[in-house]
Amino acid sequence: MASTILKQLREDEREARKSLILEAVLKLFEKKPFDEIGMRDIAAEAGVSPAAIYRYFPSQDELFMEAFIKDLSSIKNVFQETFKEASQKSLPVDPLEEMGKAIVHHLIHNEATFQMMSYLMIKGNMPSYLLARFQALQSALIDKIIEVLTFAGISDPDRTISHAFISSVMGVLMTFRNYPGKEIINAEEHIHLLVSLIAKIFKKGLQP
Amino acid sequence: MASTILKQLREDEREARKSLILEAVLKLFEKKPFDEIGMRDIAAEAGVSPAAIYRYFPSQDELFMEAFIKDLSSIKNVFQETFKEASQKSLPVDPLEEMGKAIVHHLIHNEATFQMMSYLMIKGNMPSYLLARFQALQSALIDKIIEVLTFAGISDPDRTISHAFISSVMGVLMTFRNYPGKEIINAEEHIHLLVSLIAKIFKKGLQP
DNA sequence: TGTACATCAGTGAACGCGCGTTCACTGATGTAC
DNA sequence: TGTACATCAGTGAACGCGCGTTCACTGATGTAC
Repeated sequence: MASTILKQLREDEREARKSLILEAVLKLFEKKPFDEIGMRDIAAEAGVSPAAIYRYFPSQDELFMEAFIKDLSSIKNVFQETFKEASQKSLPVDPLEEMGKAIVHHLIHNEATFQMMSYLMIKGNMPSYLLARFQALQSALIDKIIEVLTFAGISDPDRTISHAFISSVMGVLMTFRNYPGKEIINAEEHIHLLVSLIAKIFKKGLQP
Repeated sequence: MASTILKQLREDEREARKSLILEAVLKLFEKKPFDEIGMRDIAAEAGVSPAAIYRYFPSQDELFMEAFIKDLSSIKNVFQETFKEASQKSLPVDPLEEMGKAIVHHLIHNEATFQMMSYLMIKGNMPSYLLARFQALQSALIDKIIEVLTFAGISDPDRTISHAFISSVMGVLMTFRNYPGKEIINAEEHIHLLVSLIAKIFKKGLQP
């Protein structure tokens, strides 16, 4: 009996330490592209030695993937809120545009998450254990987006319109996030402008 | 007199050899992502030793950039043709959609060009000598696209609409080129479907 | 026309560096008797 | 309660590998006299 409790406690402790490392990674994710983050950086940020990390994660890839998933999952919550807010206030805002802006905002302010997302989308041959996890995440996101679209009055039985909208938003982000010669603040402004333009075009262009 | 001619000939020969290496890179670009192409691969493909490459290009980065520019410039010609064709046949095709499809087609069938384009767009801090060249290329492309848009009857004094359209197309490409679980042939079909949908939405959504 | 020297393309092997990962070890905490 | 042993977190240093790049050298072609 008592031993199981102790075991549980130790398990919790282990999870807590694991989180500590993940938090360190997420902190670095905010300011650096993921491919410039080394195990030594993470170790320093978390206050442990590089070797210690390997007690909790089998490889850098797995660690990054876990951090990425944790980070990106938080976007889903933002959707949820947007969705509920709009439904309660009986549409004072345009859910399509709000959703686009929510995605954009998050990915503009998290350097590595943005880069990793892009990287995973672009990269062809990926180890399948990573691919599977990314795919699951992507599907979940798309489902959420479809929810919002349906709610916004856009019926889309075969998901084509949803795909078009999502990828347009992603495209704006990827094309102009680091558009040369623009400061990041201007880029953000420009991107928001484009996203709301696209939202408007979609709304109008999809009317019967 | 004669010596200048000889000098010229030698210069030509040098250029020819340089092209040989560039061609080798482009050949590899078709089948592999650029970050999996090493100097040894290029050397093997071109039939020279790795060290020989450095007689013509100062670094791998410069070599890749030059190959990339050469490759991507060929898209511009496709635009030109699309543009002229449409103008001669007095609009049997939709130039907006055709242009989108031309971009998509080229980038689907050139693995490394696609990846490098995406990479350059996404990557933040890039050596400025590379950035400058990419920027020039990007501007030139955007100008061409604006030409087509203007021709298609979309007036766009501040380039916003052009930006929105281009990035939407790029977004579809980036999002679904390697969409997990889809074979590349299906992906291509799906992408073309999305691009023409977007072209339609834009056309309709932009009518006054 | 022949000889000595300069120039340049090209080579195979080696250098060097970054960086993920592993190794041998320490010290603390838990367990058995 | 004390002692011998097991377990596990954590460490600093070293390993090892890939890969861009450089080095010392060879052989061919051009130039001067």
